[in-house]
Amino acid sequence: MQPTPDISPLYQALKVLGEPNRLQILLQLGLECRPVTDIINATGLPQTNVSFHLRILREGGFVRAERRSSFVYYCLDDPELLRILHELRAWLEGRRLLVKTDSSAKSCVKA
Amino acid sequence: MQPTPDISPLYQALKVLGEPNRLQILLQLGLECRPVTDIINATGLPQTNVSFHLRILREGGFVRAERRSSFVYYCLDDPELLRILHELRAWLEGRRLLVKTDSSAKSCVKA
DNA sequence: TCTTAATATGAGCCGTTATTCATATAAACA
DNA sequence: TGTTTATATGAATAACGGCTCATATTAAGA
Repeated sequence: MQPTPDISPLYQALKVLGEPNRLQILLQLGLECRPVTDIINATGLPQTNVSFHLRILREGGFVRAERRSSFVYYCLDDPELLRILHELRAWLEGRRLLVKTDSSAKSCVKA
Repeated sequence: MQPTPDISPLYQALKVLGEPNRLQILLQLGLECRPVTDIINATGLPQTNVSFHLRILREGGFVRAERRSSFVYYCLDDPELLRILHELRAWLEGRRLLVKTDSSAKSCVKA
């Protein structure tokens, strides 16, 4: 078995990303900075809920906040994250197609 | 804001991976097929708990199970997953170092 | 300064999920 | 067949995490 050197940071990150509203906020944000109001409108989530998730994303280092007069703009902290997420998504999509057509996957468990 | 076409598969995957014991099992497994007993020993988790998480990993399509006489071997279903996880880990590690030294991150929230 | 708009925060409720216990199944072997 | 080993499963419980309510904070504008 592989020795596993400190999976904690990886796990923490996956936990933050593995929540539908947070993931939606992150992906909808894309590469642009947006005020919280925009995020509220785009997601349809209640203000207090958006604030809740933005905090978790912020503390996880995924987004950063910038106050501009009365608005607080949120931005992706590093576009690289989007790249990795899209890579994962592409991988999932690819194998979803496989599973549909390739029946060999089922025969994997043998008697 | 970005339109977000069906984040559900991505979210489901991240949710499965965002649990410490499952992540540990997956990473320790690495590229080799191992019987459940090995996984139990390697993780130190109770048998019934390992079985529980293996089921979730299996149903998520991350691992597959092969019975070989009295043992059931589990294997990563696609090594590509490891690559993506290591990429994410490397990214996290890289920015962790940044945050320690780069104080500009804090000044991002302005008055 | 009073009011309004934008955002954040703390507490409690509630649903989901991990864990555990007891037990079931399945294979090997005496 | 009876026993032991390997693994899975269902039910009950416990822990965690998301949601919401009420309220706080901050800035702008009248």
